[in-house]
Amino acid sequence: MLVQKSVKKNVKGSVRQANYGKIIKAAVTVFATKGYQGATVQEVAEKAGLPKANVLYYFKSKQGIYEAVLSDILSLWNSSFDHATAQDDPAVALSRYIREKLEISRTYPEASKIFAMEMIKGAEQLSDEIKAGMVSWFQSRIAIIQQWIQDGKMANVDPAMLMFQIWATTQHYADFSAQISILKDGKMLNKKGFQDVGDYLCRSILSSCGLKVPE
Amino acid sequence: MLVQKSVKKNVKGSVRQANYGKIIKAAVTVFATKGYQGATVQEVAEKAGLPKANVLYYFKSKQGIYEAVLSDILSLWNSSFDHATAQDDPAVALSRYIREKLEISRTYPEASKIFAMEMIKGAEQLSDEIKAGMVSWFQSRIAIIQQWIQDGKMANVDPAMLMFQIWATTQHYADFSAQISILKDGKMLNKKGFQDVGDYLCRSILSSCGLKVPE
DNA sequence: GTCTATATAGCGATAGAC
DNA sequence: GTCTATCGCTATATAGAC
Repeated sequence: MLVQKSVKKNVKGSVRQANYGKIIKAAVTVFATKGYQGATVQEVAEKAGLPKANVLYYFKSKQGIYEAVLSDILSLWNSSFDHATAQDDPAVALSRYIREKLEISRTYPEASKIFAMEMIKGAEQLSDEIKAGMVSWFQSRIAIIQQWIQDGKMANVDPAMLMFQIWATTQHYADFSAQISILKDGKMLNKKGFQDVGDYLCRSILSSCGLKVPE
Repeated sequence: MLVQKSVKKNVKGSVRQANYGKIIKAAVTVFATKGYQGATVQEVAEKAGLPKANVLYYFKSKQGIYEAVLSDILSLWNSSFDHATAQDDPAVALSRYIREKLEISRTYPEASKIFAMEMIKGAEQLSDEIKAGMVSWFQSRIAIIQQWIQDGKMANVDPAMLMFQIWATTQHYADFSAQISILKDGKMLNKKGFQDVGDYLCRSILSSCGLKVPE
């Protein structure tokens, strides 16, 4: 969990840090289950164990809390695929990425949900800085996949469609967990269930790239 | 667009029907872009071209409008897969279903978004009746896929994972259109773009089922 | 059936005592 | 730095004139 640094170097610095953390953690849960408009500062405060006014003392507005939550989430989403290169084996790099994305869906489903809702509503509260970061990351990953294709390491698939396919299928297990639970008679997917999904998705996605799942 | 029947058989029935339709249509747009809590009856009324009080005269509460929108959406989501049987060719049935789901994402992205948000937030506003309908539909489709597998018509893949994969990948193009637009430099996917996605997804999903895309 | 005017409640945000 | 009390606003919902 990313915790913003205190500007003042007083003895209460640790209190500030702890409160920041508590507020962010509470806010993630509330925003994920209620959405931005449905969330209330009061509920965040209760979950964090602080009076509402204190929450608005640390973050001066509800919008401020939300923005802090969004950047906190981003810090969780680093993956091995960030450092993939054209020299890597696409089968290894892609299957690792699929499994990592799925693991994030399992361990931080709320983060995935908040981002999903932000996108669904049109990403209007997403800062230009974050958007620019997404674009440059995406373009560099696309370039690597294109190089793999040129080098004959994998089949000629549209790299953007491949990325969207990976995101859609892995995030689905976080975002639509309620639907999965309904359809599976209330049973949530456990760790073993996610392992099976990972095996399935790797086989499926890699096979359409003309690749075999490593080992 | 499903339009609820007037209970009274008066001469104004057509006015009532027209207003119902206008309100639902407006509400779909507002709920999709703002979420349930973010939507206001005022905005729905403005989009529908009616005074706010009239909207609350037809539907007695905001919740009532929302429920009407949800059931209206469901009526849009009938597909050829509803009537697929164990006698059908899985390659034909699945590829048709994928293309239909994708076409719905293209033509009714707002409906997909409203449902996605409802699921993300935990489906707490979804009626038990709707949930039960989803479960029975799902189980019957799973049974058909299992029969196809038993009959050796397709590879042994988990039918539930296959369904989730189809939903995730097709709905992604509606729900995450803002993200796609950001990453593709503001360019929205046109009809041709969706055609390409359909080709890609059919190839990919069918190949992991050991099937070939028909003709 | 339709619309204006309003009751009521809950929100984000702040002022000011401690 | 912390908390109580409250302001000002906006939302849903309704009462009642037409």
